[in-house]
Amino acid sequence: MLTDHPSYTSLSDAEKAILDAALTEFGRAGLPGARMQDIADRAGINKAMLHYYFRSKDKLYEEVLTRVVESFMTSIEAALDSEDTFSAQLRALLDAYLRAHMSRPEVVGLWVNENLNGAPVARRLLGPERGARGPRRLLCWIEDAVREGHIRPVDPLQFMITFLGSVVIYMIGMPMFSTFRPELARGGEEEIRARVDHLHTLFYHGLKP
Amino acid sequence: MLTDHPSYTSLSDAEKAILDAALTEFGRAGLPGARMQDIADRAGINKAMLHYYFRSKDKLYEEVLTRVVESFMTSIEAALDSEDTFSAQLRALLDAYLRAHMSRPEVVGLWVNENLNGAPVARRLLGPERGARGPRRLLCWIEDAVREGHIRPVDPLQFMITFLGSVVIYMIGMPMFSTFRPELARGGEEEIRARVDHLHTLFYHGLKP
DNA sequence: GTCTATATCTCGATAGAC
DNA sequence: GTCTATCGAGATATAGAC
Repeated sequence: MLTDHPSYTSLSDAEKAILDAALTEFGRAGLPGARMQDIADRAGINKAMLHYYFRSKDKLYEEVLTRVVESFMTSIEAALDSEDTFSAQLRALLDAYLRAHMSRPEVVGLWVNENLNGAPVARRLLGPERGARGPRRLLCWIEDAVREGHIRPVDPLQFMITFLGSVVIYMIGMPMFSTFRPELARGGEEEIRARVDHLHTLFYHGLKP
Repeated sequence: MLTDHPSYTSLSDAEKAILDAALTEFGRAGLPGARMQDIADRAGINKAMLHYYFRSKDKLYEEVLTRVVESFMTSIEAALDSEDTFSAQLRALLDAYLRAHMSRPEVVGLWVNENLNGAPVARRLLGPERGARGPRRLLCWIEDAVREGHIRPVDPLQFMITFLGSVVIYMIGMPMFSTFRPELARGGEEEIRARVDHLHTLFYHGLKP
């Protein structure tokens, strides 16, 4: 997740540990709720070192978010490039996206909290200036599929929103969904496959020409 | 939203104003991020009055959440009871659910933040003891539609999750989605209808027998 | 680079006058 | 019921020794 960033290997061990711990804590509690002491404890270092390496809480937050956004965009591109039919690409996207989130549920929390605050940082990172690589790539993918007749005419943005929501909700709402079926929270191979299959079938038939 | 609760009319004006302001602030920032001072300012009363009426921040939070959960369950039942074909009920649910959230986006924030913290309060409110009226009613509705052959065999819980996510994401991600199409954030009649139509068509074809 | 000690600030909560 | 003033906990951030 964080390791995807180009500069990751050039970081010191302390910096890596801090970024990792910060992702966990910011994802859990958001920017205001997270505590520097908790991040330091989780990273196994002294609280003062956080400020030594990353000046302030805000700077640290921005650094974490930047890397997560970068990773998100890379994984979308990888999934799309790995297959060549619409159906297979759809499955690859669902699978990659869901697995990434299951292995690091805090990423969803980070994204959600950022949006609830109006997404000031994410908007800057994904803004038109920077091209919004990942999302735009998704939109083009849907547009192309419509143009080439692989799926029925559909508003690409509407479907992209639905697609993202159907995966993201699985992580967000888990504490409540698992009251209906506790196995879901395990997040094992069986559960992931069931979720991917369900979404793939639903969307595939829902988009058929 | 808050007015649905049976006891609402028996509250004083101050209490109503506090609950309303608290919903906004808790939805924006979550339980830890919200500030009692901000809630007081928004309600137009003194900070000390918050504690006079609702003892503590936690108590106030629980009171707000209780009312929102209650309202959610009532609106689901109303939508299902208002129509009698699966297709019409699906549309009524999408419409009611989306409109409720558009008029009060903070409700989504409240629910999301609660879940990111493991949903301790919501789990108690929706737990098996209390019957989880709303969600269970949704699950039964899908089960029945399968049994009666109106839709293909589908895991009711999986579809319920997808359904909720496809609506909720629209509010959560709006700060980012509106960078691609600013009109979306207006939330006018046109945008709501477009979203409902998109989801209705997608799910209707995705679930056809 | 690392850690202790501490300054500074903000927030939830309460006391007590009216 | 309402408001001012304030306490005390806990947070970010920094100073300064090593």
